[in-house]
Amino acid sequence: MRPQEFNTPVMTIPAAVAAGREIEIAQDLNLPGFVMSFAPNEEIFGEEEPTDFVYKVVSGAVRTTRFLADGRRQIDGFHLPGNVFGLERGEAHRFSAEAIGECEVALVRRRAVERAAESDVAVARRLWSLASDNLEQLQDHMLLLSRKNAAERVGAFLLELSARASSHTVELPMSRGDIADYLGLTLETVSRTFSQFARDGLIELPSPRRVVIRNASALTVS
Amino acid sequence: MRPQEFNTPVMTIPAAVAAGREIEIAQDLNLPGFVMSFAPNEEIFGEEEPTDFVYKVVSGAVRTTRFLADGRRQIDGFHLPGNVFGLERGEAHRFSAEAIGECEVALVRRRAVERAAESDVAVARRLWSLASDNLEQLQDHMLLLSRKNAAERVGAFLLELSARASSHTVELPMSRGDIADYLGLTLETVSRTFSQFARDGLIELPSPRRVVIRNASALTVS
DNA sequence: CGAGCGTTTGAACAGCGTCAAAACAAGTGG
DNA sequence: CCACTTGTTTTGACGCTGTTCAAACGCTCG
Repeated sequence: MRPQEFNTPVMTIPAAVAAGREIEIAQDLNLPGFVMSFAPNEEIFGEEEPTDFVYKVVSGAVRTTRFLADGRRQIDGFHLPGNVFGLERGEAHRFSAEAIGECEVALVRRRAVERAAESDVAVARRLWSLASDNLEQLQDHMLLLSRKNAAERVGAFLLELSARASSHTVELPMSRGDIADYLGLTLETVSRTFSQFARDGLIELPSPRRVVIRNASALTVS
Repeated sequence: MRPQEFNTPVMTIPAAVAAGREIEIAQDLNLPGFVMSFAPNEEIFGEEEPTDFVYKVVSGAVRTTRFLADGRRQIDGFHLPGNVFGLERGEAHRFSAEAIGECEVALVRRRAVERAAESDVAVARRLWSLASDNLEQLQDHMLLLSRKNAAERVGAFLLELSARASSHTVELPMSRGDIADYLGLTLETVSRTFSQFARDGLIELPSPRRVVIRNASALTVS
């Protein structure tokens, strides 16, 4: 969705929500922004598009993805309410972002963020902090992708979501295919691993999109 | 190698080289530091050790690594002369660093870097820049690890080294095992892929540690 | 109740890993 | 200069994990 297209009919922006307001991009960094709604699988921004905005999930869930030329897909990360995404230093996005289900996203102009960082050292350090946190997450994920087997990957994924939700019961907003592209597997392998975990009593699957973790330590590696 | 152990006999610090001097950590950021030499496979810093220093390769090559509990290893990155490594925001290193061959590394106190960033916005933004560049590299590497096959991984690796050396002839400081742990493969698969590339005329292998790239486009994916 | 999508399950296959041995390179001492 | 040692690389044979292809199942929502 390009900024120029904000007023196309497909956009559903409740007037009260879309009105300009302060968005907390980082701790102690509130900047003026606005909120937009997206339908399931709608693109929030595309690869190669200019990095005019920084985004923050208000409700729902977002995935950021990259593709190889032949269509192989990788999901870079899942973004839940409160998470910031799309903050890059280059002029063009290196990945695309899509709404997973119905969701609301807050937008802040990147220029506003950059200006704040230029005048305020504390802000600049917070941005470094943000990038570093992101970096550490990616490092953990790289270890998963390079050296863990299917069961370890799915286990780590469930524990990650459980930690982010601070709950043993996890609601999965994303499909098996999304999970597969996040973990570097196929959707069949993800599904089989879920089933196996359930048979082994490590989890319960009241429904395909709801998981209850019964034995967290058995899902852990390193 | 802990700072406390600087003067142990295993250290070989030529006096002239070890003397305090200015180190360029980032563009427009020179800070006082010193240079140390390391023997092949010697540890420069270990996981969990305090992040007291920031490092920059002067000569030779360095690998940064992470391990799973059972010993599975991942190489996070290879660092060549001019590259900065070990700059983390946390109090403890999240990975270890080892000299690949005989090498020299410049050290700068992390506190000095942090102080510079506190007083100078331009420095703080450079550090963000450094973290962002690092981030983009990792994102590319993640796509490689999650969705590319063995030939594509080895091809990308050779092209990466070729680009960093700005030459079609690449000198490999690291072993097949190191390459494997960087690419998420086994050393046998890496070796087989090298051999296959040579049979197909994509590369020449004058010696195991020297590669001449003959057909770069055939090694590329995406 | 039926259509459509997402999920699960099965069977066959293939790519990469594992295990093992041979080839090779570099250094050491006789 | 050669025999010997040690570590790295290459190659081979085989097996397993995860993929591919296909079909059945089960939600969810008209």
